[in-house]
Amino acid sequence: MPPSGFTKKPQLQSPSPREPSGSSPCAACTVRELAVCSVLEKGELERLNSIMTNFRLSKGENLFYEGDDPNFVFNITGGTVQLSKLLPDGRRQVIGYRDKGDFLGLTNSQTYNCSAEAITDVKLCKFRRVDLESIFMEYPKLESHLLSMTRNNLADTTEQLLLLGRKMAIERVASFLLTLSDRAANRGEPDNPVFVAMGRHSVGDYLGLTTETVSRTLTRLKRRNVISLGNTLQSITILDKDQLADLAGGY
Amino acid sequence: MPPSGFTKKPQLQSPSPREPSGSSPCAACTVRELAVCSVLEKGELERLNSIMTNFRLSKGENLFYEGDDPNFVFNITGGTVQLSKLLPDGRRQVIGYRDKGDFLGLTNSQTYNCSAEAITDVKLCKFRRVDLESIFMEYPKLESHLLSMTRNNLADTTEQLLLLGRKMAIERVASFLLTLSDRAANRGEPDNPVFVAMGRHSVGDYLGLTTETVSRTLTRLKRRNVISLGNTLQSITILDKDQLADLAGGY
DNA sequence: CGTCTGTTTGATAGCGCTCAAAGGGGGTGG
DNA sequence: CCACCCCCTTTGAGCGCTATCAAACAGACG
Repeated sequence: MPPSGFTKKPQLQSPSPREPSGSSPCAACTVRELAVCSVLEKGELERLNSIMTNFRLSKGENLFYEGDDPNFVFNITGGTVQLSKLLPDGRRQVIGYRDKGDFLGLTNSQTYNCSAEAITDVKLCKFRRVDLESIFMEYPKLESHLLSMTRNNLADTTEQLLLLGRKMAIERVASFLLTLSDRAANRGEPDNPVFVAMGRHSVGDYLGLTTETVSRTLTRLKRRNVISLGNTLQSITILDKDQLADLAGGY
Repeated sequence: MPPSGFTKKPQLQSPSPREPSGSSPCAACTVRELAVCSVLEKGELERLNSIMTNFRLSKGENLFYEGDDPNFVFNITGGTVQLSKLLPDGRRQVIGYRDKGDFLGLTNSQTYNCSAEAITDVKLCKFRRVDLESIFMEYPKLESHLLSMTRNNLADTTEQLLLLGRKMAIERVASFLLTLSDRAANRGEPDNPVFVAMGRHSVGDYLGLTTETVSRTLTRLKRRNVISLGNTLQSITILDKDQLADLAGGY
């Protein structure tokens, strides 16, 4: 059963309310199983901890912009970050979304190749890029795990190419809803109703559509009784998952 | 100067006609500087050599199909491979192209997530996946370099998202020609006229367009004197690179 | 020289965009 | 607590870009 256009990550086995045993943030981390640091052991975490700082971002704030010097890299410990690119005339393409456990900001080029914006309140670990790279030298298994995560990102992005290049509007929206639902389940959150953190405009920029087309398409799905729209606009209930999957393109 | 939608790889410094000094294929390899094995030293190459086999593919043959068991991974030493995905009804999206020096076939999932077809005659090194993974354990720098290459692939794919999601047909074709040109230069081959190995249909499936639209768009570019079409159909001369770059989206 | 395949050109239609306006929800100030 | 405002979303009308359908054209090969 191929999932709906996103690659499963290691799943949170339980709510796992890890007690803050030590004073170090890492010791109290609740998302480590999801993150790149899952491969490190106690002492090694201390080392990681020593080069890390924690901070928060409010909904709507930007973490970095396309073109900035890529001096810092990040680990999300809570919330959702939206990555996007711009054309000179302002047309925007949303590249993807990153959730807790995801890693962010490492690039081969001289600048970040996309912008990152918090679409919910977000909690992050922050590293100087050079510091993290030296840690990589010490613990190759970190880089090995990061490679695995990057391959997942690539697989997801590749699936999005198929969506943008070849799917109709209704197929795009159907795929999107299924992906959101699966991602929530993977984080151990309810997968139905689907929580749509981003606005219609962002959804459009993610799916290569306009706000209006997204809205119209959701209405069409509602009239077909495939979904129902909650009263918050951020809540969409999947009524007929099979039909939604058919529409999404055969999965 | 941001390149036209593809990430530069380490460049071939010279034609580098490496003499076949030993009997091992790796010792005679002419593309090692481009490839993941560039980080290995002499003795280590022997180790790599011991788990590798060389073979060739003719133009049009498939290396593997989406859904196959991903038991083998590959290194391209010559020619070009096209990666693509299919929807159940046959709509196709070309994911990208891989050239000599590129690495191919490693995935986290239980199957290859795209199909790979030789669009020229292709020379390859082939590894059993499990063998290569054990080599990775021995030489972490291999995995480190592979991560870097994967990040480049991700950056390129991300750029393609912008193209498919937000660019007009003429912008897509312009971007495509510039990318092809840059890629050829990177391989140490002539960048103008551009050699278009793939047919119009494949170009369409790469750019999210139909064959007809690709053809019409090339004609429009020709009438604007931005390009001229050679007599082989595979040869396109860039007459006005600046205008082409403008059309490609502001670069 | 004929056939086959891939490309170009042409005519038409449709999906999604653009422009425009109405609707709705949340926050703020009275 | 209500009224107003602002922003986001939804709905509507019309158009344009690209797809579709169809035919002419061209190059490769026998």
